Amino acid sequence: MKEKPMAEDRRPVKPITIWLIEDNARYRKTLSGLIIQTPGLTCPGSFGSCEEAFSSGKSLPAPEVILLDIGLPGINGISGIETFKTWFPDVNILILTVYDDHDRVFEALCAGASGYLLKDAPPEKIVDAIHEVVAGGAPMNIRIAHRVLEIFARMKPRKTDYGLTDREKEILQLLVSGLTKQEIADRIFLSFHTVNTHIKNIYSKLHVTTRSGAVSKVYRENIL
Amino acid sequence: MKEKPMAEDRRPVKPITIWLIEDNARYRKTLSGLIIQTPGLTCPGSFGSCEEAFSSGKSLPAPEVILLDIGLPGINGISGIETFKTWFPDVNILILTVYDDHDRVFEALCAGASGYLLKDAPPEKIVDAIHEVVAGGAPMNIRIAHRVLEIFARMKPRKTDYGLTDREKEILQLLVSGLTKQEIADRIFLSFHTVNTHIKNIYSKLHVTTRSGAVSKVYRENIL
DNA sequence: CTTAAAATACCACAAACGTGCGATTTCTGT
DNA sequence: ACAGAAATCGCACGTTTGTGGTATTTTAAG
Repeated sequence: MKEKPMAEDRRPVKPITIWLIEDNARYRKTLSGLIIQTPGLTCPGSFGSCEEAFSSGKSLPAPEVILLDIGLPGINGISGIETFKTWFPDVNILILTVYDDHDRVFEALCAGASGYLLKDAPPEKIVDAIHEVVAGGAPMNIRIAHRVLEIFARMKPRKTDYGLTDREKEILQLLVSGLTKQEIADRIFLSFHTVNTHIKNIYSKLHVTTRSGAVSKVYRENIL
Repeated sequence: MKEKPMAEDRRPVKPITIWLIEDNARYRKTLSGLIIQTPGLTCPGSFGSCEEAFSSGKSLPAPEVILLDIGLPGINGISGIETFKTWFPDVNILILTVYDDHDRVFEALCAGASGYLLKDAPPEKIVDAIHEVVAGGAPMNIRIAHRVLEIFARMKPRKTDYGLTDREKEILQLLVSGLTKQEIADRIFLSFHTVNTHIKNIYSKLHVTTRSGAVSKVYRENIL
């Protein structure tokens, strides 16, 4: 990790390019005003919807940060994130939300948003969040963070040890990838019979009797 | 989500039970001193290692929060989390770390920790973090949060639509669970031949030629 | 009403699979 | 040096799979 200059260090380096997507024209004006008045931030793109951004944004330079409202639009908000991420893989998307819409924000984070901020946050908070996300951070509510972590931890299920040997793991790997016994044998230069034996042992260790059972177990229980 | 009383509301309700696991006796004393001096917090358990906690902790009441050092021990730190989580499924584990050990903290979070705090944090920060985690929060560094989010988002891969019909999805589901064609047929009251046909079509839509290939694709690409 | 898509069903056959049994040859640790 | 685990190879046999067909009935959409 590299040390970044402190926030107080506001030399005229190249400013952070920000796009703003917010359906409420009033609030959009307020925000863009805040951004362009802040040294080190520019806002070349200000749109009322994702579609607008998609069509008008083609000619604009790639943004580093997108402030995106997911309040009303429904389809536009969440799915817009994915589209933006496709266009600009490195863009940092900050979600704008009025209230503490846990579910929506959660979906947004899953879709690739880097963080979020409440619309009624004071100006300096907003500017801070922008700098934070550019610096690699993830501004978000602690409760949402907790929920993310929960699901995150749940996805690392108990790694039961079935006592598979290295060779068995290797062969199981190939099995999982869809190869036949013969193909596996050819791949690792073994006799068909040897592979057969190994798979036999794998099945008994995994307590399965079919390929599909084995493959399922591998994925479900994070074996290998 | 239930509303909790504000932090300012310090009535003599039942205090938060905290366990402390830290190999440095000096720092352990400091911390436990801080905790017992703080109204609303108690520290009935203070141990120098996870093993110690495992053996001595049996007779103690279940903790709500565990402050756990993952600095030196190696095996004890991370794997201890899982053990504690098994013992006390609802316990909140806060990681203690000296420096910004990203990788270790990250592992800890994966293992089920709820957050972490730096050892050199001021006392009020520590107390705050404890209250925060009990209230359902997840005190953690913004950069770690970001990393968690990244991996989190990566786990939701593009859901390609292979144009499977409902029936096909149903059968694929059973296929994935390890049933044979005949078993599937029996399960949903179809002829073996019909199931055969469906699977044939599934394979062609999924561009696979084996069960394992199909099952792998289902898990890898989040089909179904 | 007509047409296409989906679901149902059947057959045959080669290929692949699962499993019983036995066997020899490295490794690895005490 | 020796025991036990792991890895290697072999065979036989019944079961299941994958694939090439064909064909009827429902269902959904125009």
